[in-house]
Amino acid sequence: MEAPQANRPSRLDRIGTPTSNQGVGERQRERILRAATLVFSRKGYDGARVEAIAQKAGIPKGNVLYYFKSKKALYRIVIKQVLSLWLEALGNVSEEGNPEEAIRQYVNRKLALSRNHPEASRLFAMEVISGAPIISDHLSGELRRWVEEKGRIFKKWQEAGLMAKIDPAHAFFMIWAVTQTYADFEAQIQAVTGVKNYDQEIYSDASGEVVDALVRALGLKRDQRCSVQSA
Amino acid sequence: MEAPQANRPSRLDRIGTPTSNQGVGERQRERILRAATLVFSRKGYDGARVEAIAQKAGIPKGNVLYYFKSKKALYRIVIKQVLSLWLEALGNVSEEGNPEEAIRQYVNRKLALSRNHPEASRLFAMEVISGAPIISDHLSGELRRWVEEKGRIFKKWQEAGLMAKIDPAHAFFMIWAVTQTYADFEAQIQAVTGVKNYDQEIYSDASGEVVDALVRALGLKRDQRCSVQSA
DNA sequence: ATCAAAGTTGACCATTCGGTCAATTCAGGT
DNA sequence: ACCTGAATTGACCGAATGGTCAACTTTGAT
Repeated sequence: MEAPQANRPSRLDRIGTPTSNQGVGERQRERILRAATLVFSRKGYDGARVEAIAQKAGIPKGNVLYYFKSKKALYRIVIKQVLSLWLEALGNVSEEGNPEEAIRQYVNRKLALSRNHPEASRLFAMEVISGAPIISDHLSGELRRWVEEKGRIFKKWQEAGLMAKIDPAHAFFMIWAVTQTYADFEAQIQAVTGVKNYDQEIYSDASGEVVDALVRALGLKRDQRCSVQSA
Repeated sequence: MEAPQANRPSRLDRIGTPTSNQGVGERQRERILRAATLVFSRKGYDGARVEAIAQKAGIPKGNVLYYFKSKKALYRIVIKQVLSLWLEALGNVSEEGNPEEAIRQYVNRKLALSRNHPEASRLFAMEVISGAPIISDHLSGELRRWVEEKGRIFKKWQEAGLMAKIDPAHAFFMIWAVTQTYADFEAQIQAVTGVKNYDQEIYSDASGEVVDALVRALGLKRDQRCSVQSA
């Protein structure tokens, strides 16, 4: 609802102001946001303590509440930041050209997101599992439209016999599920595989075999070209 | 760790006791467990209020703490109950015979679990996302062994050319991810598809198209038989 | 040097929540 | 009728936590 940071002076507000303390606040604000994302993603909203966030940011609790007027406000900002990241990664699914390559790229982009921002992925997951109280509007708005739009591309591919006949929405659910699982269920995957350095080992496996598997799942075929690339 | 309900008199303890109030407690205990599963699955451990659980069970808060010595103890029991459900559903992946049919059955069983016990699925997911503090032993124990065992079956299928060459563990991660997504991310899927009666519409779609897609993903083939069954 | 606004900090307050407890009711056995 | 232990209930307590506040420091402009 409210603008991300409507209640605190931002650097822009301060331009031309007789005096100021520079952009110190901006850096602090970002420190706090990073810390908050981490804590929220592990403990959930209620489990996260402002004190814990402050500690992880290396500042006293009072200072956190100086930059964000309440825990709830902080949470809202964090979750919207995460949501943008998620929506951003939706990217293009390049309109035309090689369907297989397009999806391959898309899946790899989602995998990269899980790898580089696992906390964001987990926090997003928690929100949705809890019923998406904050972001449901975005899901039934932006995201829904995006899926409809890209769904039309899928339909075309399907009619051209380049893709298996799956409801496009479910195709996306499948892709999202698989790619996110490597971030969200890290604890499980770690426990089952017993790998030491999760980040490297798991994701290199995934971006190999799993991407191929998803391509098969969607029955994707190349359009004109024929270069052999996967085993 | 501790036995599920070691600290409260169970019906067994009371057998032969001079007096008793019958199995009233057992029913209450189950009411509470059901209510607790629901609340925990939506709010997480910290977000769940004992009061809320009590209310959903239709009894005063004090009574909940009479049956379970603490919120944490209640949570432990609930989560282990959920874990059994999850492990139970692992089932057999019928040792030999038709690989395709075996996986088809397995996937359908997992889908049914998501459909019939979405709260359980969500609670499990939350636990894992939080780092599986309580069930990690089971994951690296029972579950890991199960995956190793069933993985050997997959290897055989792969050597016989009946299954694509995917690390068996990742094959499972994929199946679990896809089947659980319909319970865990219900809010998202609901928002994107806009369906009214989620339960019926979504799962009938899923058990059709998505099962097929997973079969393709794993490159499963029938062994001897040849009956055409999927479009 | 002085000033003002921004930023920092720890003490403090009010509320909420898990958990305890004593009083009471309920049910079956004798 | 009486007794006994289980079950129920609401009042209550202490700890923890989100949030406020007033005192203090820092920083840049003049």
